[in-house]
Amino acid sequence: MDGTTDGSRATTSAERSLLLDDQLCFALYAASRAVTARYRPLLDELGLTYPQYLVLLVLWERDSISVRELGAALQLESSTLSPLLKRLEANGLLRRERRSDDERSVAIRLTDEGAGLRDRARAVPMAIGDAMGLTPEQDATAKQLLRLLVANVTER
Amino acid sequence: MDGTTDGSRATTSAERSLLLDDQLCFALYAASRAVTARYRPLLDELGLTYPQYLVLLVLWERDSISVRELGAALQLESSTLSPLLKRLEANGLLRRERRSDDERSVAIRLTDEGAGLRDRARAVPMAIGDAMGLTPEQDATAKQLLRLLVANVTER
DNA sequence: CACTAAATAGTTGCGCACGACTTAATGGTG
DNA sequence: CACCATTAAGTCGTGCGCAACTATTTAGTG
Repeated sequence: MDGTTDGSRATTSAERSLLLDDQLCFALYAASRAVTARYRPLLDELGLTYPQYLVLLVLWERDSISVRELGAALQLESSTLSPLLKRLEANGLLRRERRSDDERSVAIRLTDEGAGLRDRARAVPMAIGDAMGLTPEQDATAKQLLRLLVANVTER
Repeated sequence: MDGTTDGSRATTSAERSLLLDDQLCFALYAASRAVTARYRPLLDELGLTYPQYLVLLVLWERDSISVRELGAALQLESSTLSPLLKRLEANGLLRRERRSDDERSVAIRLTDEGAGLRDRARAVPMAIGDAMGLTPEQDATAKQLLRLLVANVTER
Protein backbone atom coordinates (compact mmCIF):
# COMPACT_ATOMS: atom_id res chain seq x y z
CA MET A 1 0.00 0.00 0.00
CA ASP A 2 2.36 2.64 1.24
CA GLY A 3 5.72 1.04 0.68
CA THR A 4 6.25 3.46 -2.18
CA THR A 5 7.71 6.33 -0.18
CA ASP A 6 9.19 4.39 2.68
CA GLY A 7 12.73 4.19 3.88
CA SER A 8 15.66 6.48 3.36
CA ARG A 9 16.06 8.26 0.09
CA ALA A 10 19.22 10.11 -0.69
CA THR A 11 19.16 13.85 -0.18
CA THR A 12 21.62 16.33 -1.54
CA SER A 13 23.32 18.31 1.15
CA ALA A 14 23.41 21.56 -0.80
CA GLU A 15 19.65 21.77 -1.15
CA ARG A 16 17.34 20.29 1.38
CA SER A 17 14.75 17.82 0.25
CA LEU A 18 11.09 18.57 -0.24
CA LEU A 19 10.26 15.06 0.93
CA LEU A 20 7.80 15.05 3.75
CA ASP A 21 9.46 12.26 5.63
CA ASP A 22 12.82 14.03 5.63
CA GLN A 23 11.54 17.01 7.48
CA LEU A 24 11.89 17.48 11.19
CA CYS A 25 9.11 20.03 11.14
CA PHE A 26 6.59 17.42 10.01
CA ALA A 27 7.78 14.97 12.64
CA LEU A 28 7.20 17.71 15.18
CA TYR A 29 3.77 18.56 13.86
CA ALA A 30 2.69 14.92 13.78
CA ALA A 31 4.12 14.15 17.20
CA SER A 32 2.44 17.10 18.83
CA ARG A 33 -0.96 16.08 17.47
CA ALA A 34 -0.41 12.43 18.34
CA VAL A 35 0.43 13.27 21.94
CA THR A 36 -2.54 15.61 22.23
CA ALA A 37 -4.76 12.85 20.87
CA ARG A 38 -3.43 10.53 23.54
CA TYR A 39 -4.33 13.08 26.21
CA ARG A 40 -7.86 13.49 24.92
CA PRO A 41 -9.63 10.59 26.65
CA LEU A 42 -7.88 11.35 29.94
CA LEU A 43 -8.75 15.03 29.81
CA ASP A 44 -12.30 14.31 28.69
CA GLU A 45 -12.88 12.77 32.09
CA LEU A 46 -11.81 16.05 33.66
CA GLY A 47 -13.90 18.06 31.22
CA LEU A 48 -10.81 19.77 29.85
CA THR A 49 -9.17 20.33 26.50
CA TYR A 50 -5.41 20.12 26.22
CA PRO A 51 -4.80 23.89 26.15
CA GLN A 52 -7.17 24.29 29.08
CA TYR A 53 -5.18 21.67 30.94
CA LEU A 54 -1.99 23.61 30.25
CA VAL A 55 -3.57 26.76 31.66
CA LEU A 56 -4.50 24.89 34.81
CA LEU A 57 -0.98 23.46 35.11
CA VAL A 58 0.28 27.04 35.27
CA LEU A 59 -2.38 28.14 37.73
CA TRP A 60 -1.80 25.16 40.00
CA GLU A 61 1.81 26.29 40.18
CA ARG A 62 1.08 29.96 40.66
CA ASP A 63 -2.40 31.27 41.24
CA SER A 64 -3.62 34.83 40.69
CA ILE A 65 -1.67 35.44 37.54
CA SER A 66 -2.39 37.96 34.79
CA VAL A 67 -3.39 37.03 31.25
CA ARG A 68 -0.11 38.49 30.12
CA GLU A 69 1.91 36.25 32.44
CA LEU A 70 -0.12 33.24 31.40
CA GLY A 71 0.58 34.06 27.79
CA ALA A 72 4.28 34.34 28.52
CA ALA A 73 4.31 30.95 30.21
CA LEU A 74 2.41 29.17 27.43
CA GLN A 75 3.54 31.32 24.51
CA LEU A 76 -0.03 32.12 23.59
CA GLU A 77 -1.66 35.39 22.53
CA SER A 78 -4.43 37.09 24.44
CA SER A 79 -6.63 36.43 21.41
CA THR A 80 -6.25 32.74 22.17
CA LEU A 81 -6.38 32.97 25.94
CA SER A 82 -9.27 35.38 26.41
CA PRO A 83 -11.96 33.10 24.97
CA LEU A 84 -10.36 30.02 26.54
CA LEU A 85 -10.39 31.66 29.97
CA LYS A 86 -14.00 32.67 29.47
CA ARG A 87 -14.89 29.03 28.86
CA LEU A 88 -13.01 27.93 31.98
CA GLU A 89 -14.80 30.63 33.93
CA ALA A 90 -18.15 29.51 32.52
CA ASN A 91 -17.27 25.99 33.68
CA GLY A 92 -16.65 27.30 37.19
CA LEU A 93 -12.93 26.57 37.35
CA LEU A 94 -11.64 30.13 37.68
CA ARG A 95 -12.60 33.76 38.10
CA ARG A 96 -11.30 36.82 36.27
CA GLU A 97 -11.20 40.18 38.00
CA ARG A 98 -9.58 43.47 37.13
CA ARG A 99 -6.65 44.38 39.33
CA SER A 100 -7.41 47.43 41.45
CA ASP A 101 -3.86 48.71 41.27
CA ASP A 102 -3.75 48.39 37.48
CA GLU A 103 -7.10 48.36 35.76
CA ARG A 104 -5.54 47.17 32.51
CA SER A 105 -4.59 43.87 34.09
CA VAL A 106 -6.88 40.96 34.87
CA ALA A 107 -6.10 38.52 37.68
CA ILE A 108 -6.97 34.91 36.99
CA ARG A 109 -7.82 33.05 40.19
CA LEU A 110 -8.78 29.42 40.60
CA THR A 111 -12.07 28.61 42.25
CA ASP A 112 -12.16 25.81 44.81
CA GLU A 113 -13.41 23.57 42.05
CA GLY A 114 -10.51 24.56 39.80
CA ALA A 115 -7.99 24.03 42.58
CA GLY A 116 -9.62 20.73 43.50
CA LEU A 117 -9.25 19.40 39.99
CA ARG A 118 -5.54 19.16 40.64
CA ASP A 119 -5.90 15.94 42.61
CA ARG A 120 -7.87 14.29 39.83
CA ALA A 121 -5.21 15.40 37.34
CA ARG A 122 -2.29 13.94 39.22
CA ALA A 123 -2.41 10.63 37.39
CA VAL A 124 -2.34 12.23 33.96
CA PRO A 125 1.38 12.97 33.51
CA MET A 126 2.32 9.45 34.47
CA ALA A 127 -0.20 7.90 32.09
CA ILE A 128 1.12 10.05 29.27
CA GLY A 129 4.70 9.41 30.24
CA ASP A 130 4.06 5.68 30.10
CA ALA A 131 2.37 5.99 26.73
CA MET A 132 5.28 7.97 25.32
CA GLY A 133 7.50 5.11 26.35
CA LEU A 134 10.82 6.93 26.23
CA THR A 135 13.64 6.14 28.58
CA PRO A 136 14.51 8.94 31.02
CA GLU A 137 17.58 9.66 28.91
CA GLN A 138 15.56 9.86 25.69
CA ASP A 139 12.99 12.05 27.40
CA ALA A 140 15.70 14.40 28.64
CA THR A 141 17.39 14.50 25.25
CA ALA A 142 14.12 15.26 23.51
CA LYS A 143 13.26 18.08 25.89
CA GLN A 144 16.73 19.54 25.54
CA LEU A 145 16.65 19.43 21.74
CA LEU A 146 13.17 20.91 21.58
CA ARG A 147 14.14 23.78 23.85
CA LEU A 148 17.22 24.48 21.79
CA LEU A 149 15.05 24.41 18.68
CA VAL A 150 12.54 26.84 20.13
CA ALA A 151 15.31 29.15 21.27
CA ASN A 152 16.87 29.16 17.81
CA VAL A 153 13.63 29.46 15.90
CA THR A 154 12.19 32.32 17.95
CA GLU A 155 15.31 34.43 18.13
CA ARG A 156 15.65 37.71 16.25
CA MET B 1 9.81 38.85 36.45
CA ASP B 2 9.76 35.20 35.55
CA GLY B 3 12.72 33.89 37.47
CA THR B 4 10.30 32.41 39.95
CA THR B 5 9.70 29.09 38.28
CA ASP B 6 12.96 28.75 36.44
CA GLY B 7 15.55 26.06 36.63
CA SER B 8 15.38 22.52 37.76
CA ARG B 9 13.12 21.55 40.60
CA ALA B 10 13.34 18.11 42.07
CA THR B 11 10.67 15.67 41.01
CA THR B 12 9.77 12.44 42.69
CA SER B 13 10.23 9.47 40.43
CA ALA B 14 7.19 7.62 41.69
CA GLU B 15 4.76 10.35 40.66
CA ARG B 16 5.45 12.63 37.76
CA SER B 17 5.39 16.34 38.25
CA LEU B 18 2.55 18.63 37.28
CA LEU B 19 5.10 21.35 36.48
CA LEU B 20 4.70 22.69 32.99
CA ASP B 21 8.40 22.97 32.35
CA ASP B 22 9.01 19.33 33.27
CA GLN B 23 6.74 18.04 30.60
CA LEU B 24 7.95 16.86 27.25
CA CYS B 25 4.48 17.25 25.85
CA PHE B 26 4.52 20.98 26.44
CA ALA B 27 7.95 21.29 24.86
CA LEU B 28 6.52 19.50 21.86
CA TYR B 29 3.45 21.68 21.68
CA ALA B 30 5.47 24.87 22.00
CA ALA B 31 8.11 23.76 19.51
CA SER B 32 5.55 22.78 16.92
CA ARG B 33 3.87 26.17 17.10
CA ALA B 34 7.17 28.03 17.10
CA VAL B 35 8.34 26.26 13.97
CA THR B 36 5.02 26.85 12.23
CA ALA B 37 5.28 30.52 13.11
CA ARG B 38 8.70 30.62 11.55
CA TYR B 39 7.27 29.15 8.37
CA ARG B 40 4.48 31.68 8.18
CA PRO B 41 6.24 34.62 6.46
CA LEU B 42 7.87 32.27 3.95
CA LEU B 43 4.61 30.52 3.12
CA ASP B 44 2.70 33.79 3.00
CA GLU B 45 4.73 34.65 -0.07
CA LEU B 46 3.49 31.45 -1.68
CA GLY B 47 -0.05 32.09 -0.53
CA LEU B 48 -0.03 28.91 1.57
CA THR B 49 -0.71 27.92 5.13
CA TYR B 50 1.49 25.33 6.78
CA PRO B 51 -0.98 22.42 6.43
CA GLN B 52 -1.56 23.41 2.81
CA TYR B 53 2.18 23.36 2.26
CA LEU B 54 2.32 19.85 3.72
CA VAL B 55 -0.39 18.70 1.33
CA LEU B 56 1.59 20.09 -1.60
CA LEU B 57 4.75 18.37 -0.34
CA VAL B 58 2.90 15.08 -0.65
CA LEU B 59 1.45 15.91 -4.04
CA TRP B 60 4.79 17.03 -5.43
CA GLU B 61 6.08 13.60 -4.49
CA ARG B 62 3.14 11.66 -5.81
CA ASP B 63 0.37 13.27 -7.82
CA SER B 64 -3.13 11.94 -8.36
CA ILE B 65 -3.60 10.65 -4.86
CA SER B 66 -6.83 10.01 -3.01
CA VAL B 67 -8.00 11.93 0.02
CA ARG B 68 -7.61 8.76 2.01
CA GLU B 69 -3.97 8.32 1.01
CA LEU B 70 -3.29 11.98 1.72
CA GLY B 71 -4.79 11.54 5.15
CA ALA B 72 -2.64 8.49 5.76
CA ALA B 73 0.50 10.41 4.82
CA LEU B 74 -0.29 13.46 6.96
CA GLN B 75 -2.28 11.70 9.67
CA LEU B 76 -5.25 13.96 9.09
CA GLU B 77 -8.97 13.20 8.93
CA SER B 78 -11.11 13.79 5.87
CA SER B 79 -13.00 16.33 7.94
CA THR B 80 -9.79 18.36 8.05
CA LEU B 81 -8.65 17.68 4.51
CA SER B 82 -11.91 18.16 2.61
CA PRO B 83 -12.29 21.87 3.36
CA LEU B 84 -8.54 22.44 3.03
CA LEU B 85 -8.52 20.81 -0.42
CA LYS B 86 -11.49 22.90 -1.43
CA ARG B 87 -9.55 26.03 -0.58
CA LEU B 88 -6.55 24.85 -2.57
CA GLU B 89 -8.85 24.06 -5.47
CA ALA B 90 -10.45 27.50 -5.20
CA ASN B 91 -6.93 28.97 -5.34
CA GLY B 92 -6.29 27.06 -8.54
CA LEU B 93 -3.56 24.76 -7.24
CA LEU B 94 -5.34 21.43 -7.68
CA ARG B 95 -8.41 19.69 -9.02
CA ARG B 96 -10.59 17.04 -7.43
CA GLU B 97 -12.36 14.48 -9.55
CA ARG B 98 -14.17 11.27 -8.72
CA ARG B 99 -12.40 8.14 -9.82
CA SER B 100 -14.28 6.34 -12.56
CA ASP B 101 -13.29 2.90 -11.28
CA ASP B 102 -14.37 3.71 -7.71
CA GLU B 103 -16.85 6.50 -7.42
CA ARG B 104 -16.31 6.75 -3.69
CA SER B 105 -12.77 7.89 -4.18
CA VAL B 106 -11.62 11.35 -5.23
CA ALA B 107 -8.36 11.85 -7.11
CA ILE B 108 -6.42 14.98 -6.18
CA ARG B 109 -4.38 16.27 -9.10
CA LEU B 110 -2.12 19.27 -9.21
CA THR B 111 -2.80 21.96 -11.78
CA ASP B 112 0.13 23.41 -13.68
CA GLU B 113 0.07 26.28 -11.21
CA GLY B 114 0.19 23.89 -8.27
CA ALA B 115 3.01 21.89 -9.83
CA GLY B 116 4.84 25.10 -10.71
CA LEU B 117 4.76 26.30 -7.13
CA ARG B 118 7.31 23.61 -6.33
CA ASP B 119 10.17 25.64 -7.73
CA ARG B 120 9.28 28.65 -5.62
CA ALA B 121 9.06 26.38 -2.56
CA ARG B 122 12.50 24.86 -2.99
CA ALA B 123 14.21 27.42 -0.81
CA VAL B 124 11.82 26.91 2.11
CA PRO B 125 13.24 23.77 3.75
CA MET B 126 16.72 25.22 3.78
CA ALA B 127 15.57 28.51 5.32
CA ILE B 128 13.72 26.60 8.03
CA GLY B 129 16.60 24.21 8.55
CA ASP B 130 18.92 27.15 9.06
CA ALA B 131 16.50 28.77 11.49
CA MET B 132 16.20 25.59 13.52
CA GLY B 133 19.95 25.65 13.86
CA LEU B 134 20.48 22.03 14.85
CA THR B 135 23.53 20.07 13.84
CA PRO B 136 22.84 17.19 11.45
CA GLU B 137 23.32 14.82 14.37
CA GLN B 138 20.87 16.73 16.55
CA ASP B 139 18.37 16.88 13.69
CA ALA B 140 18.64 13.14 13.14
CA THR B 141 18.32 12.41 16.86
CA ALA B 142 15.27 14.61 17.13
CA LYS B 143 13.53 12.99 14.16
CA GLN B 144 14.34 9.55 15.48
CA LEU B 145 13.00 10.31 18.95
CA LEU B 146 9.86 11.92 17.60
CA ARG B 147 9.12 8.95 15.38
CA LEU B 148 9.64 6.57 18.27
CA LEU B 149 7.33 8.73 20.34
CA VAL B 150 4.61 8.75 17.70
CA ALA B 151 4.91 5.01 17.25
CA ASN B 152 4.56 4.43 21.00
CA VAL B 153 1.78 6.94 21.52
CA THR B 154 -0.41 5.78 18.65
CA GLU B 155 -0.10 2.06 19.25
CA ARG B 156 -2.98 -0.05 20.49
C1' DC C 1 -0.91 69.51 33.50
C1' DA C 2 -1.76 68.14 28.54
C1' DC C 3 -0.62 64.87 25.24
C1' DT C 4 1.30 61.12 23.28
C1' DA C 5 3.23 56.42 23.51
C1' DA C 6 3.02 52.03 25.50
C1' DA C 7 0.80 48.30 27.73
C1' DT C 8 -3.18 45.10 28.62
C1' DA C 9 -7.03 42.61 27.44
C1' DG C 10 -10.46 41.79 24.33
C1' DT C 11 -12.97 41.22 19.53
C1' DT C 12 -13.22 39.60 14.83
C1' DG C 13 -12.18 36.79 10.91
C1' DC C 14 -10.06 32.83 9.05
C1' DG C 15 -8.07 28.31 8.89
C1' DC C 16 -7.13 24.28 10.94
C1' DA C 17 -8.17 19.74 13.83
C1' DC C 18 -11.24 16.46 15.28
C1' DG C 19 -15.45 13.87 16.93
C1' DA C 20 -19.95 12.67 15.46
C1' DC C 21 -22.69 12.24 11.88
C1' DT C 22 -24.39 11.85 6.79
C1' DT C 23 -24.35 10.33 2.03
C1' DA C 24 -23.04 7.50 -1.53
C1' DA C 25 -20.64 3.61 -3.50
C1' DT C 26 -18.63 -0.93 -3.05
C1' DG C 27 -17.89 -5.70 -1.47
C1' DG C 28 -19.31 -9.61 0.65
C1' DT C 29 -22.77 -13.11 2.16
C1' DG C 30 -26.54 -16.17 1.85
C1' DC D 1 -30.37 -11.04 -6.51
C1' DA D 2 -31.25 -8.90 -1.77
C1' DC D 3 -29.13 -7.44 2.19
C1' DC D 4 -25.84 -5.46 5.08
C1' DA D 5 -21.38 -4.18 6.68
C1' DT D 6 -17.57 -1.48 5.03
C1' DT D 7 -15.31 2.21 2.86
C1' DA D 8 -14.63 7.08 1.12
C1' DA D 9 -15.57 11.68 1.27
C1' DG D 10 -17.95 15.31 3.09
C1' DT D 11 -20.81 18.33 6.62
C1' DC D 12 -21.43 20.31 11.08
C1' DG D 13 -20.26 22.01 15.62
C1' DT D 14 -16.70 23.25 18.89
C1' DG D 15 -12.32 24.85 20.31
C1' DC D 16 -8.04 26.45 19.43
C1' DG D 17 -4.27 29.74 17.30
C1' DC D 18 -3.03 33.85 15.33
C1' DA D 19 -3.02 38.37 12.69
C1' DA D 20 -5.18 42.68 12.69
C1' DC D 21 -7.60 45.67 15.08
C1' DT D 22 -10.07 48.14 19.12
C1' DA D 23 -10.89 50.03 23.77
C1' DT D 24 -9.17 51.23 28.02
C1' DT D 25 -5.75 52.35 31.25
C1' DT D 26 -1.17 53.67 32.55
C1' DA D 27 3.43 55.79 31.95
C1' DG D 28 6.35 59.16 30.13
C1' DT D 29 7.49 63.64 28.14
C1' DG D 30 7.74 68.51 27.48
